[in-house]
Amino acid sequence: MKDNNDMPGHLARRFQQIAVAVFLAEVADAGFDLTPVQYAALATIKANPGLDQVTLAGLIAYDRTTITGVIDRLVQKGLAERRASSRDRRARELEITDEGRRTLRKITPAVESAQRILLRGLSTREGEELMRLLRKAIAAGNDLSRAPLRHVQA
Amino acid sequence: MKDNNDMPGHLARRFQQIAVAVFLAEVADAGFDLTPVQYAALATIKANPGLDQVTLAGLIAYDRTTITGVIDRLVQKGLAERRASSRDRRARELEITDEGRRTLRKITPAVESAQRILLRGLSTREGEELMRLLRKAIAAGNDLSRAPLRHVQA
DNA sequence: TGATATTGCTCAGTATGCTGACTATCAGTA
DNA sequence: TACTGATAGTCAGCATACTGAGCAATATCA
Repeated sequence: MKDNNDMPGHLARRFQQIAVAVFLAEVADAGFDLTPVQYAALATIKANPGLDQVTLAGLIAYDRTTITGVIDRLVQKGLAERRASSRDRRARELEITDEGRRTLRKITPAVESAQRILLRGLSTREGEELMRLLRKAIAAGNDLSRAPLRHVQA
Repeated sequence: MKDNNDMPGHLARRFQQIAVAVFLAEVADAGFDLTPVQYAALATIKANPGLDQVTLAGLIAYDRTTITGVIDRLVQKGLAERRASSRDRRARELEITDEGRRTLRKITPAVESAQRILLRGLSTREGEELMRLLRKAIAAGNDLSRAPLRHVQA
């Protein structure tokens, strides 16, 4: 019987569990109420104004059925807007609001702090090596999940 | 603006996302319907017969409020039993059933296969290094989540 | 012993994340 | 143009995870 600590799947779950807890704690300390998922979506909308939901999902590897609820909550908090697209009536164009921009700017230190805390047990070199190995393993397994990362082409 | 790929938190989320997808696919291929969480709980019950829910939660770092539902489903599938403890009437003693033992035995190859697939982009040495770094980062952050890992003392 | 604190478990509520199904729309082609 | 297939988004349903509250039972200590 293998120990849990020898199972990469178990380690993945634990690491992610701690990452979310650290993120929420740091952001709450800064006086905000935003989840890691909401943050990533908002930051990606800011960097790609007017993008549609499927493109957003591809950029951050979310399932398209999950995005719906995430955007709902960003809109409800007044951080983003969802508009019907003029070119494609199926699609919704997403925009960040001024309030969303302000929020992003203000919580950036907390987000960066969370990333540091997550790696606090490792040296700088080890932290970089961990990220390199994670990126490599993720790239090899990208297509194994229903929500793979998709780059925008052209 | 940092790229997502430079954020350990994002990498943690992606890695876990792929880990769950691979696990479910391998187990389904083997003809079973068991989640990673249910598997870990069942294996831990088998290794520690008669343990209570809080102890189980501590051994696999689940939140105690999450365990309730997980055990519900294991019991409903006939893989585990929940009995009132005689020593402490608040506690429930957990036992694996024969059916649970059979299931565990039969899906072990699928579970091991899933772990290999998860690391298939890495060399053996890299896979071991990734697990070492994850264990180290997790150990340093263990107490930052509501559901830390707890070892049984004595 | 009696008051207090702690512990084991459950529940309601919220937020991911997925499967599968469905509608509306668009694109390509016969 | 009519048909076919693909695409964007939503929804219902299920399974983690968590917060916070509450109940029952146990432990502790004045």
